[in-house]
Amino acid sequence: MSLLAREGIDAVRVEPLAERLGVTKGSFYWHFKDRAALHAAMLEAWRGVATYEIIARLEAGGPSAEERLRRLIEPTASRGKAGRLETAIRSWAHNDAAAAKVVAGIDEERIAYVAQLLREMGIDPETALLRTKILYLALIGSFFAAQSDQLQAGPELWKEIMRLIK
Amino acid sequence: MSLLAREGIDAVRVEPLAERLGVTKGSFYWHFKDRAALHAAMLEAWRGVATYEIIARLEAGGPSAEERLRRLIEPTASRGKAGRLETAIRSWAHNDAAAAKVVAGIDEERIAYVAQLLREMGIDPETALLRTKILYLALIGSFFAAQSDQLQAGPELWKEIMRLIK
DNA sequence: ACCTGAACACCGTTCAAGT
DNA sequence: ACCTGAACACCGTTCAAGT
Repeated sequence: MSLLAREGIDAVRVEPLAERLGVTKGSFYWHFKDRAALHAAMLEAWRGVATYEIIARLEAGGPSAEERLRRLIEPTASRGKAGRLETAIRSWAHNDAAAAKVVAGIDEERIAYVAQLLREMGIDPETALLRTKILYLALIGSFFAAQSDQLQAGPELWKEIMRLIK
Repeated sequence: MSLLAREGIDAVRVEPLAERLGVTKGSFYWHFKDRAALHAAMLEAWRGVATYEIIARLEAGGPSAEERLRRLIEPTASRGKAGRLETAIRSWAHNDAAAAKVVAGIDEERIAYVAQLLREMGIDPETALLRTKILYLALIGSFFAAQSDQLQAGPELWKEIMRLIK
């Protein structure tokens, strides 16, 4: 998984992996049918933690809906270990239907959760869903936008989003 | 370039390319130093059209700033040929510093252009820049978000963004 | 100026054989 | 139950040789 996060799915190869573990590459095929099967297993592993992880981060923000929201958009989101992994998987999803499906599931769960927060803040359901999508799209965008000074998604940016949304 | 758009940079390989062109793979090395040099040339080709292309699309929207803005966020943006190519390059940029640099340059030019549109709409410069970034991040996000019904960035979504921004 | 053909290295995959 | 070793295919790269 750390290899995926650092260098993308195409770097997750059988021979380098085997070498790193001090075994021959032949032994890999005892554990997995082939390289694709390893990739599929990694996808499942990520599915298992991705939703849980982001919701846990929000709930650590305390009981108020607004405070939780602020956690979602902490600018560390795209930089940390989890952020690197998530962008790697989204890049992967762009060329792989199985990965795309898992990402779609995660997106739906997260959006449902965040939309509920907005409803708790007194926004009507329809607008809450639209604004959740805006927020979420900007968040994903910040994962993929250039890490330049120009587009740096700094605190003022997220403050402005919050101001517009609530 | 169409191979890059359809299957990502890792599918842009010497041997399949040579076969497709009906020559031996050895001849490739007359035209390019190596595979990396081909990739670099592709990046330059994209740099040459990316800004021009998006600004041309906007200007086709007529003289009013607001009407131009609407063009930017036409939902076809992420689906068309250019959209596929752009997402492929952003995925690539995630694992490649050279690609990341070109993407950063493109982002800066586009943001400067769109921020100017917002200023023309009477928004003060600082807020215009912030809101341009929000709009732009959401746009990039829509390129990478799951193509599920749930997160479909439909017309109402962009209408809501316009409502919030102007 | 451009291409071929052969060689070598790297890695995915298979499989018979080992412990 | 897990691993090795050898074999083969695919592709990147080099280079001497051809036209």
